[in-house]
Amino acid sequence: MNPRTVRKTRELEGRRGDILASAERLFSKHGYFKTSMTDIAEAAEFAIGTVYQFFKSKEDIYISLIEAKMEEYAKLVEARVSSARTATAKIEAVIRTKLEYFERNRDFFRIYVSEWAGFEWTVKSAFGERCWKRYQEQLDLASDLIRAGMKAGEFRTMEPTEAAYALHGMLNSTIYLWILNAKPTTSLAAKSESLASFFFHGVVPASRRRNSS
Amino acid sequence: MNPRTVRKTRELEGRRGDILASAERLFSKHGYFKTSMTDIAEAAEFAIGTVYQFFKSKEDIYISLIEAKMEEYAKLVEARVSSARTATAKIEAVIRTKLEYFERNRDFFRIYVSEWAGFEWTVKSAFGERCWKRYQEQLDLASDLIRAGMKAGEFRTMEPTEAAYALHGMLNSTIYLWILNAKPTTSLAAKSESLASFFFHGVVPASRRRNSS
DNA sequence: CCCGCTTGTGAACGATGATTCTAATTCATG
DNA sequence: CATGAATTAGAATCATCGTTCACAAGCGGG
Repeated sequence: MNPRTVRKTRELEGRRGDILASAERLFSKHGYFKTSMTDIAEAAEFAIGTVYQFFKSKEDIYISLIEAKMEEYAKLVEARVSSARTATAKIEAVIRTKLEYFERNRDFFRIYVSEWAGFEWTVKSAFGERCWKRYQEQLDLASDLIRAGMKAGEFRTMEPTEAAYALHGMLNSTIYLWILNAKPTTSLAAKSESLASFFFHGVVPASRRRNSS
Repeated sequence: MNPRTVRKTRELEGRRGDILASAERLFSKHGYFKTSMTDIAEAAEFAIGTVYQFFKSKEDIYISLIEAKMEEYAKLVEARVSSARTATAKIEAVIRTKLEYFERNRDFFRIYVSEWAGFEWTVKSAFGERCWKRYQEQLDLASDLIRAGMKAGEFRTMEPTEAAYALHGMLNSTIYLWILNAKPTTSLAAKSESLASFFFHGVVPASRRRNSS
């Protein structure tokens, strides 16, 4: 009876995962409000009632989805960052990891970024509490790294929070551009170096450095 | 009769403007889908029917709103940019203008950025055609400036499109941060110089420049 | 003071879509 | 097989909201 139960559980988890996967695709394509429970149920090849067996509401699906992905992403970043030594290397790890992760999770990026922009409906309701915090953690991580880099003399003096926002904004835009153009030929992660170099040195060539404000 | 008609027309324009203003506030606070026509009508102190006298649909309000603001913004940027000489100065103008404009139009920023994030949904349909184009124009303007700067030797060689996206992403993030923190004490436009300098020179101090990739 | 035209009103309509509920089905167990 | 518990199904429910429409009020000219 125990092994049976185990298999049952695994199957249920699987169904739950299927629903989440379908929802991810749909939310990504049409957005939260234009995706109906019927759509999700159909995509997952279940009846509506069944979907409600696994999630108590549409919002619950949405939140579970983001929660899971954010968790996964945060874990990944943390691992990569902690295995780098200098502040510079850690920032490079943040950049590379973000690009790699969203290269593999385009659908999620659309949800992620529209959540970011989504003052929309987000920052309120149960969602904001946990998930907004998680997003904030990413920003804080970057701020801390930049602050550390400043202390170590690797970076010049500046407002770490602002630099962190600028960094993530820049990455988001780049990912966005890449997804829009949707050329499967070029890899997104391949842009890591050029972005890191932009973040570290800007657009002005070294030879000109003294001339500008 | 003519002066009468004129006054009448002005009054109508005024009412139209009132509705747009109310809608802007509401869309900004709750998002497109969570704002109902009833809400808009109430906020503007009209009956629903009256609102439909001025706009043929909810979407029409939304589009008119964005269209008008984008137009205004584009005009402003164009004027400022064309009165600057060097590529560097033109980019500085883009930065300063964007910060100033959104400092004065916070509500619109929320709509603007959630439109940006809404890849194709939010409202889609007629919107995309005109307004997405307008957004794209801003990106193209920046790309062109960067390309010109490269040719003039002011900037180092890089992909202009990517740099343009990075620039705007960085600005969006910064504006976002400023709006969130909502401290009316500090001016957003005041960050222009520091952002420009970040865009031009990055975070690494000049003395260290040779050490990094 | 009245007629007719423009503008304002909000109840009523119709569509959509989240959620619920009960009947059908599956499936382990005796 | 028979039984009953667990699971699936999808029609029915209920609420919301965009839009329309028949009517009322305001107003200018006769």
